[in-house]
Amino acid sequence: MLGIPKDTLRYYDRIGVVSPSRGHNSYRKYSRDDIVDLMNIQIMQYADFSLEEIKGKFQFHRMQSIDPAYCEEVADFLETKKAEALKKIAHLEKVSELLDVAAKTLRDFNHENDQQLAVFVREIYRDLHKKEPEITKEDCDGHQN
Amino acid sequence: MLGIPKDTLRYYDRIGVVSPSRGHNSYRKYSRDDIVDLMNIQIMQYADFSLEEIKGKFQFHRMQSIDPAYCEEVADFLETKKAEALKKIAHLEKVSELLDVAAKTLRDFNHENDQQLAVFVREIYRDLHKKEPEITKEDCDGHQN
DNA sequence: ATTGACATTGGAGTTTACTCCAATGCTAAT
DNA sequence: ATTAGCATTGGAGTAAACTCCAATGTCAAT
Repeated sequence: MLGIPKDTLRYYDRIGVVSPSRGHNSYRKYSRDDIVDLMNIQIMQYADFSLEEIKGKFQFHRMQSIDPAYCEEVADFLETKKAEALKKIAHLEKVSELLDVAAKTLRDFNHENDQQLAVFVREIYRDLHKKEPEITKEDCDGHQN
Repeated sequence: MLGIPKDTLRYYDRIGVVSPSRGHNSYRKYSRDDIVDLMNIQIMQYADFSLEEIKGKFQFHRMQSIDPAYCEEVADFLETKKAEALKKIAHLEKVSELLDVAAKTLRDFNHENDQQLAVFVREIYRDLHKKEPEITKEDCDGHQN
């Protein structure tokens, strides 16, 4: 119905994410609430939440009164997640540009492309180490032979 | 020097990504070329390449003549990768908006926020199943009890 | 010669979200 | 009553990129 494979449903039951009731036989019976939970899980997975996070921050349903403090907490969490998403976007945008320039350089090599590529690579190294690695000839020669 | 842990270097050696020469004792000796390889790996990992991909598409160094056909091939590969990056960006942008609206709705619940959230969720469902899941009351009741 | 601090190896463990398996149990139809 | 076709379970396997371990080897300094 939701396109979730049976083994996955059993797995969710095992780890306590969605544990449906059982019938007189021991078959799982998914209630309407269980199904809503599963749909919420699909949405949260789309939003890059791990099952751990989903299990943790997801005691809303089956909670009769809404605690404003809890709402705040979850809202904060969501905003942290959003900040992460924005950081990933920034990263991917650099990657996309890098790949673009690299492909151009491969297709027709010229000084301009090559220079641009070098600039990107240096920028990435800054990202990577949070400062230029300062690789001097000495560093290499020290371990040369 | 590059901030790569020793166990990782040994792992790279094992899987044949960067296999340095050995000294008279059996210690690994990283040549200047090896270090350049490692730097390229860092860049490619930044660009979301798997080690498999790195191992495969990375016979440039130690290749005396540049084969234009091979360049084309690699350039195509890079562009495929770029397209993937752009798709991921589009996804993350939706996620970011979703999280934003969800946080807003949690902080102060009102009809406008709620509606907007519902719209997003439906959109995501379309993405997820490539069509509306069409969950009718019957579907639920069929398995109810 | 002994110590300390490195190096080597094969092999096992980590993480996440499944995915598959074999042995067994239940149900409905012939 | 037998069979097909589901369900159940515990447990193992998968992917990727490490990460850690114990047993042993090597090296420089005391």
